[in-house]
Amino acid sequence: MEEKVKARSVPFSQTRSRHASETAEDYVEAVMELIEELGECRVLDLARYFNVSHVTVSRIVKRLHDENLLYSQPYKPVELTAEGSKLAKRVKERHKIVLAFLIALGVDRTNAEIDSEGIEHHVGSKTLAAMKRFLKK
Amino acid sequence: MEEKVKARSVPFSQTRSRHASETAEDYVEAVMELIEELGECRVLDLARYFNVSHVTVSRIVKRLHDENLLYSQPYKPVELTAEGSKLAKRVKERHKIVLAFLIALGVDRTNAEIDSEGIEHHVGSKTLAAMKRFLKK
DNA sequence: TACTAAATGTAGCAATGGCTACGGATGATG
DNA sequence: CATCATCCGTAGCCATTGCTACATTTAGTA
Repeated sequence: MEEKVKARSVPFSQTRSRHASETAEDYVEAVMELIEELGECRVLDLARYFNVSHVTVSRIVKRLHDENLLYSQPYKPVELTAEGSKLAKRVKERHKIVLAFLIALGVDRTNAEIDSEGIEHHVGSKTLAAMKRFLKK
Repeated sequence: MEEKVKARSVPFSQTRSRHASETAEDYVEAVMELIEELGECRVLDLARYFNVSHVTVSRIVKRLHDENLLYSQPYKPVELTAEGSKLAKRVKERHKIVLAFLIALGVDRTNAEIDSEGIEHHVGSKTLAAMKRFLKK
C-alpha cells in the first residue's frame, strides 16, 4: 500500500518559535507606536496596550532585549535598538498594507482592523506584493 | 496630561487560548483529511503530517478528546466527534476559500498554500464573505 | 528629608506545545 | 504461539506566555 501523505506546506516543527517571532513583531511595533504617541514607552504602557499584566510584559521585554530588538534598563522606559526599529518599520508598513487591502476588499473598518492584526504575521512577500498591486487598481 | 492609548482591536489577553484554538482547528482538519486519504487516522499519521513527535500529537489528541472534538481510545485510530466533524468542515471550507482567494489575487500556488495556512485562522466571517465576493467576479 | 503612590522587578504557579528516553501494547509472520 | 517491528503511552525536561502576590525602586510632595 504505502500511501504517502503530503506534509503541510508550512512545517509545524517550529510552532513555538513562530509564535515567539509574532510576539516580537507585535512588541516592536507597539513600542514604536507608543513612543510616537506618548514620547516614551513604559512597561505599563505595553501592559495596557496588550491587555496583559506588567509581569508578562516585563519578561517579554527582557527576552527581546536579549535578542537585541529592544533596549531596556531597570525602571527605565523601553527603547528600540537599531535592529528593532528596522523590524518595527517593516512590520508597521506591512500592517498598514494589509489593513488598507481588507478595507479595499470591502471589509468594514472594525473587522478589517481585527483581522489584519491576526493576518499580518502570515503574509509573505509574494502575498504582500499581490495586495499592493490590488491597491493600485 | 493623561493621554489615553487605544488598546488593540484584538485584545491579547487570550493569546494562549487563541493559539490553542488554532491547534484544535488544525488537528480536526488534519484528522478529516487523513481519514479521507488513508481510511483511518493514527497518531503517527498526525505526527508525520505536522512534523512533530508522536508524543506531542498524543497529548494534543488527549486535550481535544476532553474538549469533545476528537474521539480516541488507547492504541486505536483517532476519530472525529460530531462537534469535531462540524468544526473540521467549517475550517476546511474556509481554508479552501482563502487558498482560492490568494491564487485569484495573483499569488503563486506554493506561496498561496503556505500563507493560507497561517492566514485562515484569522479570517473572520466578514473578511471571508468579502473573499467569496471577490472570487465570484 | 521622609513618606507615599506608582512603576517595576521577582518568585512561583498553570497551560500549551516542543523534545528524548523508555516501556507496554498490537499485530503480522515464522 | 512466540517473536519482533511498529505504534503508542508515560515520565520528565524546556520555552513561551498567562497569572497573583509580594518586594523594591523611583519620583513627587508634604
